[in-house]
Amino acid sequence: MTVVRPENVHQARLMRRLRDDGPRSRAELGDAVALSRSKLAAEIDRLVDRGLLDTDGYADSRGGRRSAIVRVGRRIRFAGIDIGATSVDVALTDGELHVLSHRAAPVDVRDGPDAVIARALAVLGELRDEDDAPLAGAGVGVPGPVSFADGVPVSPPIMPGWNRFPVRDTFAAALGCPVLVDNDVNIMALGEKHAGVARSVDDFLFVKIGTGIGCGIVVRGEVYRGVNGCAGDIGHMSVDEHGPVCACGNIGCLEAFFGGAALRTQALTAARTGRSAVLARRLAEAGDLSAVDVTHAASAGDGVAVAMIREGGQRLGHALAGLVSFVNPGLVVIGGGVASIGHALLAEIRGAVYRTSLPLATGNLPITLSELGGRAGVVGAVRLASDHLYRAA
Amino acid sequence: MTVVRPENVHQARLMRRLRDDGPRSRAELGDAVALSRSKLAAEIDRLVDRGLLDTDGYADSRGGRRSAIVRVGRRIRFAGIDIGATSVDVALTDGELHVLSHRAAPVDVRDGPDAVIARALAVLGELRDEDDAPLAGAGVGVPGPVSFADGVPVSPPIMPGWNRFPVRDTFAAALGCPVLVDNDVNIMALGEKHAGVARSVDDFLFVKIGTGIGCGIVVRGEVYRGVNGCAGDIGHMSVDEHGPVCACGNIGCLEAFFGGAALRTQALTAARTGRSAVLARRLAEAGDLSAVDVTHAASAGDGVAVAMIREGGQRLGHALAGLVSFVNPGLVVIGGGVASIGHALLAEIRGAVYRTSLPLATGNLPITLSELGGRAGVVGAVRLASDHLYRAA
DNA sequence: GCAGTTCGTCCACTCAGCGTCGAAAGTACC
DNA sequence: GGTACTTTCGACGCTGAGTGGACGAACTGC
Repeated sequence: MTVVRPENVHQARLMRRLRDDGPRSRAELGDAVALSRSKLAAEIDRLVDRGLLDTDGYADSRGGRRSAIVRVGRRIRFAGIDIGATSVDVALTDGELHVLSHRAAPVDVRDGPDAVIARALAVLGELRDEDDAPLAGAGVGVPGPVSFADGVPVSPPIMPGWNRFPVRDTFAAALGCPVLVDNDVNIMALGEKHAGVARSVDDFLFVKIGTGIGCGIVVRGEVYRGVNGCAGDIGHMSVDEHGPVCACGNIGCLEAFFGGAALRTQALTAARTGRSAVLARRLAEAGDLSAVDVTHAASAGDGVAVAMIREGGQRLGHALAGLVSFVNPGLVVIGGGVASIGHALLAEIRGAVYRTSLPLATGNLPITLSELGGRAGVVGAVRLASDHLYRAA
Repeated sequence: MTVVRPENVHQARLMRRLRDDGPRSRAELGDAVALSRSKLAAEIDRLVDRGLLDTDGYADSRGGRRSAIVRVGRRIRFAGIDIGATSVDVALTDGELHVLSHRAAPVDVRDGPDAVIARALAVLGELRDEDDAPLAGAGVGVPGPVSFADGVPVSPPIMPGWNRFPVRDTFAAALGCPVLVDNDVNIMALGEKHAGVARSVDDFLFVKIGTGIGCGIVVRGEVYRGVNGCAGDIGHMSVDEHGPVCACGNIGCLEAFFGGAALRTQALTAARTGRSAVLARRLAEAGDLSAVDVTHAASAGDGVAVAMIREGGQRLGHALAGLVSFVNPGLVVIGGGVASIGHALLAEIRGAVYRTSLPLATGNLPITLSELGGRAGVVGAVRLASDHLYRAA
């Protein structure tokens, strides 16, 4: 596994700039970075020699001789793997992180790491069959706390058998390239930072509402992971001390009110007690209910479903209001599966946050839906991998 | 105002190292930093020439020729000014941030910036009368949100007349040196990071319980201020949606339950209704009550006072539990005036946090009292100033 | 076709930083 | 007290990275 990396910080900066801005002429690059022409030329030559950059024709003249265009190496590939509770998303991108192919496959994390990783590798193998370029790096997201330095999950509540399983090393051995492993919420946040709504924001919160509820924290442009890698775990914040008992043993956890699992439970109750005719019908048809059914029922005007989303949005908004006062972020992004409920949910969250948070903190605070949706995870994963590669060795 | 600063990053590193570690021999410095002897000697010489370093005799021999000791310039002075709601603390330190003199004076921030700043400058003037060295920098803490870049308070709730008042520029003009202004909680956190319990911790929370309640957030060794400078404002997080109405208009704010103002109100009620004989007696003597009286009453075994502290500690602990899960810090420090209640309060907070937070986040999480106590603010302020000075120009 | 502009390479020059050498200043042992 | 060894530190020559100017190549506009 010989990895070709930039040799110094200048080369690394050039790589990152070309990744984020796309192909540029040497002259434009020279305008943007503070390097003498000779030095810039020397570094670019070295990067081209090592296969990290390619030339790509000539730019339009700016009044004189045309300048040669350089771009990130054409044969650089990154893999993004987003392991969720019930599915795995795999994407293959070029060196500029454009998604070349993307495929999702159903899995159950409870089947254990061997089965899930084998499945992910198989899907990635299918994508790579159409492409002979070698992998330069891969990013992996898993639905639980991760020790980022070790590349292993630590005490993940919904992933039996994964505790301290060498996820990074297993992928690295199979792929023959550097692999980075992070929490799925963190990589989604990174995805939105790279190519979504948070592109130009350095401090923001990404709230994922899926089976559970989590929060990615981006501070000074970088994901903050906490000392044990479990920062952002807001699913078990207590939002009502008189609330229901949560699976974690505490009382009134956010996840006991909202999130995929809670919505499903509430929907089943509403269907069985007959309070919601729409949900009861759906249950009879499908034999089970999920958060998506609640979404559909709400769209269809079912009062019970609408109330569930309202109540959940308010609870979440209430918790978020405290966090907004605490973090004073420049943006809050709502993503994850349940976020597809969309604007009805957003309205509730906004209402609660704007009403309750400190005016100074909310004065200029956008609260928006994820722009990348289901792609946020894999995009963040490849960004993680490329940040690692495009760094001085 | 010609400021002498390190010329490059190497000089800046040497200054910070000598500030934090105290005087060192050139040889020891050479072992610690990765510079060739010639370069190290050249940089040290230049720093001595510019008055930033002084020589200070010779170290004990390590087997051969004795090495010359260098230390931070003897004539470097920093001023730390911690403006509180009811008093101002001023300290004068040397270049290693050792407190040379420290004085507190009663003020009322509501008297407005002109009066308070004049008072602070007068006290600092007294301290400087005994010392003819020029000021190299000053740090100022104010009890409210601050735009750090501008050096002005922004919408401070308890400081009428201070909004966007040019605090930094006023001090800088009067003192003739660079001045940095920050929130008082942030500088206390910085103080604990520099010379208190958080010395070796990079990610921690500092909770100040004074008239109000605030939290300093230190991330990757640096104070995090948020996009508007109001990060850490936890006083108005809602901890009980059925609680009392707070002065801010919301319901069940933390400050409505705990903190100096809330304790005073509760103590007055307890005294007047006769529920607490101890507090009633104290009220009759002094004509008023404060949080300190509650502390004394609790120490004297007054049941009502003990219950107040218990309840408050539990409320605060409950809120902190959520933040601990969210931030996953390496340490939580409790400071500020009410913290003098000490271990009784600490026990309640610990109980709530350890019971409610995520086990992974609390597994190795110390929760301790501030080590510097009343000095945390001024120490943090001078640290802020010195971080600014000991940086490459 | 020519003047003017822009781009890229070549090259001489500068200078920061490194390693070596030797003197200075110690210690340890006889 | 003398000798051998160790450590520190300034001086000095060397190296190599980087700079900036010069020049040729490539292009536009008149």
